[in-house]
Amino acid sequence: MERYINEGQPVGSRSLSRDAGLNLSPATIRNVMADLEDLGLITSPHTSAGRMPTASGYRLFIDTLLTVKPLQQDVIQQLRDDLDCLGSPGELLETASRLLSEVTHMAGIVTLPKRETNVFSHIEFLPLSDRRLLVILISSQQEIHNKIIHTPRDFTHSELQAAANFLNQRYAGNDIARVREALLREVKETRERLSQEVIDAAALTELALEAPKKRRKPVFVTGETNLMDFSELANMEQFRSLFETLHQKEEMAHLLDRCIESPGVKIYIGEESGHRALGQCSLVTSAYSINDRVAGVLGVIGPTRMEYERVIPLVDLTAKLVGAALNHKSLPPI
Amino acid sequence: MERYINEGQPVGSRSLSRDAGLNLSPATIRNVMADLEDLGLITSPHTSAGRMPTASGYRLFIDTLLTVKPLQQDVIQQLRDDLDCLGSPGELLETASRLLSEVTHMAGIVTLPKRETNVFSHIEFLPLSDRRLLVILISSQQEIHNKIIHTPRDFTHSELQAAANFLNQRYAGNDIARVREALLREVKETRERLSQEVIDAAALTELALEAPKKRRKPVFVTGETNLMDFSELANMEQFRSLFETLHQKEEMAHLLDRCIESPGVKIYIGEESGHRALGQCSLVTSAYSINDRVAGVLGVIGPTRMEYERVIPLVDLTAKLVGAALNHKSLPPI
DNA sequence: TCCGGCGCTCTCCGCCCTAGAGTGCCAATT
DNA sequence: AATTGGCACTCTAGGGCGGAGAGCGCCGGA
Repeated sequence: MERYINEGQPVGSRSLSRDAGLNLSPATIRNVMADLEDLGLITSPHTSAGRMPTASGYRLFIDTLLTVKPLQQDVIQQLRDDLDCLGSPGELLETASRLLSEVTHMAGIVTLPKRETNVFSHIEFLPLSDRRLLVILISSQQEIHNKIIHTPRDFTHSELQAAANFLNQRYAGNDIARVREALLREVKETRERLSQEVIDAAALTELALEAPKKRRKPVFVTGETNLMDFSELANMEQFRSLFETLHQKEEMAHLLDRCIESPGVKIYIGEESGHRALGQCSLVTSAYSINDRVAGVLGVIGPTRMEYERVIPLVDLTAKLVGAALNHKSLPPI
Repeated sequence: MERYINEGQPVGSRSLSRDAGLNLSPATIRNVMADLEDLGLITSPHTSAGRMPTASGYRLFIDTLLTVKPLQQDVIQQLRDDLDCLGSPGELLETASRLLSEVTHMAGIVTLPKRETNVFSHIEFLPLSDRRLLVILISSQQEIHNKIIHTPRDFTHSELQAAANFLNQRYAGNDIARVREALLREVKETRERLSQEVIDAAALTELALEAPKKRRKPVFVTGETNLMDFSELANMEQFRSLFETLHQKEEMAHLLDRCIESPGVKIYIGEESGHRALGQCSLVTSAYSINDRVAGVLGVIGPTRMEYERVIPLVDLTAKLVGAALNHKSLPPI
């Protein structure tokens, strides 16, 4: 395994006997290799070539034989520095992806924090002109959404102020989706008794809270070009489909969502990911958590033949640092 | 030229005589080709191959022989629909880039509007916690900037309100850079006579206006993978350097800035762009204008051998539509 | 359980050869 | 003067061939 991961060429009995320091003759190694082949752990591309690991070979290797190497101090420091304190979660995660790809010389991939648990924290309305309105919505995840909405009529500055105050006082701290529901229900039930203010606020908020789901880009991929360095991926056709797969954000989001159940590092080898184009690739991921709840996933995509013992701790640490950075700055209510 | 652009193979006298409908024998064509080669307009990759255009050949062709084809109605409609009314200029331009790449099956590239002419329109401060402050800055270009700044001390809600009011009343409509300068000057000159409010507002604004320049990503590139379809670019090494060049945003920004002087379509052929990696590529660009002032550039990157007669009108129209969309929605003061 | 040896099988690489397309030049024709 | 046909030459792409190198399976022996 180690040899193949380093060289990328099928490994033969003779050269292994010579270089691996096992003090075994080629013949012995051949016998063992034949057994391993029967077990489906290794395979040879053609009759008289050396052996290379199969997917299950990798699986066994990673699950039972691998001992991870501790990260180098300077890498740890770089991660800490760069992931310390950045503006939005989006920027933070983009940085994380970039770091992953730079350190591993492979591709980094991240999903943004899940929106489900998004808590309404503060809203602000600014009138523009022509029945248009700038809505600024702050969620507890440090996220700031700007949105321009078209309103059925013009509102005065003070009307908007009043609506914002109403919403902020009444609903801060609740889940955004719930706020919407509650507002709808309340208006429906007690329409006649409500002041125009409340009804207007409801209409506005309805518009304001509606869209942010579909706007978000769920996935960042970085450093795809690094993958061109790997000889086993180096033909155009394969590469093209790989790139296209990587850029199908929704597909990738699905794939990564499958890693989200529990924290800790997960590894998909080759077609375990369910994508043809990733047949020669592995995906090393880890979920990151905010407030002890799994929020998103980040990881590395590279050739199956990658240095897992280095990549695994790196992904692990990055996920932890991202989690910490996001945790630390969840916003107290305004 | 037409033949080479279609086929991508050097064109020989014999096949040209056969297929081009010129009623000339190969020998005649050879003679003419020899002349053209002496003029430096065509060249052959090796002794007994056909001829292909040089950069100056393309230049001459584009400048004097080319007749553009009108765009197909459905393309025009698609552009109009998709570029009609989108949120921020950033989104609009990203869409433009995507459209360019989809329609041409090449790569689209855009720069965001220049920030220089950015007019201060409205500012708002929201206190977060821990001496942190959310600044919402609206410029006349419909752009909304969010920024979190760390302040030297905590401010109360009403202090912030006062500061914002001061700034909005006093400086709305001025260039952002000028606002900064004016504020600095004023505070310096008349420090003792100013209320604490003004000084605080100055400090805040100083912080608030400082960063947005460097945060922006100056360039979007879309559809790079489309370029993999072109056989003349289809080797890994070349491709890699092409991709890397395309992703060096600053480099690309520089390159595109050179097209910004005047509106209208500009074309860079091969190494005219000054980039080795773009030797096999052409860049078709057009500047777009907001309020009759050139604001940014958009265009298409593809193989030198591209269908200029289709690409040119497409880039032209896209630039005009983007300009119109941005123009239309410059914000009146709040 | 390990090893040495033997015959066999692949791939890779360099070499040669041929077919095909194109060239340059020259003399002949219109 | 423009055009053409003819001829010898050149270069590439692609197929076939053969040797070198690496590896394999199997078998008999320690």
